[in-house]
Order: sequence, then C-alpha cells, then structure tokens
Amino acid sequence: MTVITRFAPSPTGFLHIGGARTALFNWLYARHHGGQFRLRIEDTDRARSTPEAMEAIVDGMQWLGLDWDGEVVYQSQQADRHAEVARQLLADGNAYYCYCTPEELAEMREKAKAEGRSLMYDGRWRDRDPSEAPASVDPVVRLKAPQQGETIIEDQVQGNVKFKNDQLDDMVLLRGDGTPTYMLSVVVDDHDMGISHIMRGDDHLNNAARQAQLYKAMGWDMPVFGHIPLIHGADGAKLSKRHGALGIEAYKDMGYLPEAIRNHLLRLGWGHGDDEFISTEQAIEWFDVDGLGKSPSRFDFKKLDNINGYYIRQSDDQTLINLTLPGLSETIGRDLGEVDIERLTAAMPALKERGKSIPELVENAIFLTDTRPLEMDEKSASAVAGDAPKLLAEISVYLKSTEVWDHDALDACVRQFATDREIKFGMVAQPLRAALTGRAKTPGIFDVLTILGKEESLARVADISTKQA
RNA sequence: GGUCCCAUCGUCUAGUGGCCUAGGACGCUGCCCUUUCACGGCGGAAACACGAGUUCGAACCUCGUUGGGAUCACCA
Repeated sequence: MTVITRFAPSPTGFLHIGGARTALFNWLYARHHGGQFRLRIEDTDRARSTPEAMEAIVDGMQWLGLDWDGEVVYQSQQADRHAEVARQLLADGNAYYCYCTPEELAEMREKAKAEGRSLMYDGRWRDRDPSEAPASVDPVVRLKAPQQGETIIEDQVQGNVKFKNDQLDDMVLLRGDGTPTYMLSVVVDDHDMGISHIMRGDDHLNNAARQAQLYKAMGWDMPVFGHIPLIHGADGAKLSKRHGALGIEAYKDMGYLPEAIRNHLLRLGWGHGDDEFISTEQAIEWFDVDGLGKSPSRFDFKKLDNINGYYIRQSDDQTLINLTLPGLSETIGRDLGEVDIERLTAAMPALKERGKSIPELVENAIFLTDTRPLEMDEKSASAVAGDAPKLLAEISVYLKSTEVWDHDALDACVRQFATDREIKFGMVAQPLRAALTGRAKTPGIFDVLTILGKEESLARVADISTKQA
C-alpha cells in the first residue's frame, strides 16, 4: 500500500508547537515509507479562518523544512463535494433532516447532564415524519448512526479502542445553511485524497469513532489511524493559544534553529533507544510507529537550549553569520560596516562554541563592533583597576614587537611576558581580556587578539594603559 | 458527570517476565581541563503512583484505587 499522510491544520491561528510536531511525524512517516505527504487547510469555518493564519502555517512549514507533495488543498473549495456526499447519504437513508432548534438542543444537554449521561443528541428526528417539520427552522442533516453494537478503532498508537455505539450520537453533517461541518469534510477529503494513514493528536480519538461510522455508511475503506499523545505545557495542561502555546515563528524569533526544533519535537513522544541528537536523515530512516509513546509529554525549553547549542556548533559559519547580522545591527543601532563583518566572520568559529541561540551569539559578538573607548562591565572594570594599566603598558610593548599576528605567535608572546615578569598567566590574560572586550564572557584571548587585529587590539589596550592609575 | 486515553528520576525517555542493586539525555551538583565563558572528561543526588492478584520470578501481565489528560457544538 502506498503511504499517503497529511497535515490538516485549521487556519484560525498560527502554527503552534503541537501542530508542528504532528506535521513532522506525518512528514517523517511518509518519507520513511517512500510515500506522499499532503497539506490541507481546513478552512471550513469561514468566520474564523484568516489569510494571515494560512500564510503563517505555510511559512512555518517551510521554515521547518517540511515540504509537501502536490498542491495545497483548501477544504472550503470542496464544499460542493461534501454536500453531495451528504445528499447521497440522505438518499440512501443513512442520514436525515433534523429540525431541532438550538434551544431544544441546549435543553437536551441540560437534561443529560442532570441525569449524569453523555451530552448527546437524542435522535428525536431520526424517524420522525418530515411533514411534522416546523417551517421556521432550517434543518441540519445528521448521520443516521448505528445505535447498537460498538465501533472499534484499530489505532496504530493506542491499540484497539472500543466505543459503544449508544455513546455516539448522530452528528451534524450539514448545517442549517447547507455548509458542511468539519466531521463530514475531513472524512470526505481524506477519502478523496486517498489518505492512507492519519496521524493526529489524541484529542481526535473520540472523533475517530464517529468518523468511522461515516466511512462505513459510505462504504469506504478506512484509513489507518494513529492518535499521538498531546504536548502539554509546563503545568501539564493542554497547550492552547492562551496557555503557553507559541507560534512556530516565535521560536524562530527566539533564535532557535529549525533543525533543533525538529530534533526536540521528534523526541517528544517518540524515541529510538538512547539516541538524542538525531539528524533528519536518520530520523527518516528510523521513524516508525513502534517508537511512539502513549503518554503526553511536556515541552522543556532547557533541553531545547541544549539541543540548539549542539546544532549551532554544527552549523557552518556563514549560515550563522547571516542569522546573527540583523540582530547585531539592531542591537547596536547602526548598520554594520565592512570591518564589522570581517571581524564577525573571523570570530564566528569561536563564537559558536559558546552560544545556545542566535540572540546569544549576537550578545557575545557586540564587543567586536564596539567603538573605543570601550565601556567596561563590572568584572572588566575591576580587572583593569589598580596596577593593570601599568601591566598592560608593558605587555603592549611585547605585542607591538610581535611580527606574526596569529594565535600561536601571540600565545608564545603573552606567555613569554608572563614568564619574564614571573607572574601567572591569568594575571595578564584577565586585564588583557577586559581591555580588549570590556566583558567577561569572550572567546579565548588569542582568538580575540587575532579577530580584532593588531591595530585595533593595541589601540584598545592603549585606551586603558594610558589612563592614569 | 458520561465516554475515552495515560501513569519509570523535576523534564524527555530506555525498558515488552529473569540481562534492572532500573540505563541514557536535559536540568541540578562535586571534581578535572582551563586565560573568562562555553565545550569536553570523570563522579553524585534523583524514578518504576498505590494496593491486590497471576507467576519460581514482575517496572513489564490482570484487576482495583488514586492521580493526570482528552472529549462530549449547526468549532475545527
């Protein structure tokens, strides 16, 4: 069987982290099995769908590197087909018109609640003669679902899940205005698109049973379901828009790399032995349902940071430079000049060893673009106090006479100075670092000297050494 | 409340009846490396929710309890 999966978000908001994981799993599953991965926008809810949200979803998918096969399907454009299916169901006696008013329905639920039953429609129009229909009500079309027996979902993740049919009411297929509901639309679209495997959040598990009844009524083959546990917020509750669920672009803005997000999401609800850092290629090779867990997981930013740091170290310098440039420019409030970019380029190999996110890279790169005289942070200020200026004046003599300005030569030079002066290496390195960068967190001192170049380095040192102690 | 799902360190997880005095990762923490910060290396604290049962033997199977979650729309 050819595997065809899909990701079917509703465009009522951004692409949030749970949706992104669902998309990733479906994408991985399709790629692993050499099948297709489709994207369908579920914009059945005309009122709540927005073009901005659709754009955000598409952008998010692209940023994550999840490419889909074929054209994007817009569910709303299939409305006629959905209605046609409803009419067929009606003609076959598998659906019926229901003339209940909203008030009646509300009353029904009140009563059910009071009696401790499920909040279900009681099927009062199921076998009622249409001649009794009130003229003032636009009827909805409901599925005539079986009332006896049970519906079993053979779920790839959850196993066999049984629902008693008397617990499932007759769901609305067509609204009073003739538009299809989600329940109808998903089933028809999944069928028409030939979707073979449906992987989605387990908040849809209950829906699956009712959808199964619809497949059955139409005589269609059922896709294979796989309901994956949800990602919860730090407090263990479902992630929702007002509950810590951020759009995927928020993660981008926070400086996370798509490969890091992918890796972290992959490990939420799926595992492959003790493997932690899993490349996308490996993920495609390994991903299958047997690695999926059944219990919900929580999103842990600390772990994401760690993973992101790993991928930053793995990234090539130019990519990182491109990502750092805009933030750096914004932070220092000016466009970057040629010299700035040269320095950033030279510094990136050292910078990326100690950054967990792009903003951190930016932060750590600021010293490169600072103009003299440098502002000192607290630690640096104390490092250049006291005898430091004198010491720096002496070391600058050594530095000045250095012919070759590279890491090894500078290393030898500064160590020679320390030896000559009979002081510990750290005693000279600390003031030097402070004078050169103004801060405590920096790349190695020889890297800093190399990156800044001889002229700038000596100038920065002179700013301190010539200051009256 | 009805229905459905879930339950191993704080978090993500490995574990599918003996290999478990429960492994890995993040985080926390001690030491080492070291010019700062990271990285890296070596250690440490930290979990099978509870109670029965099945079995020679249970984290793994069964039942119950407790706890958490999802869902019950003319939303998707």
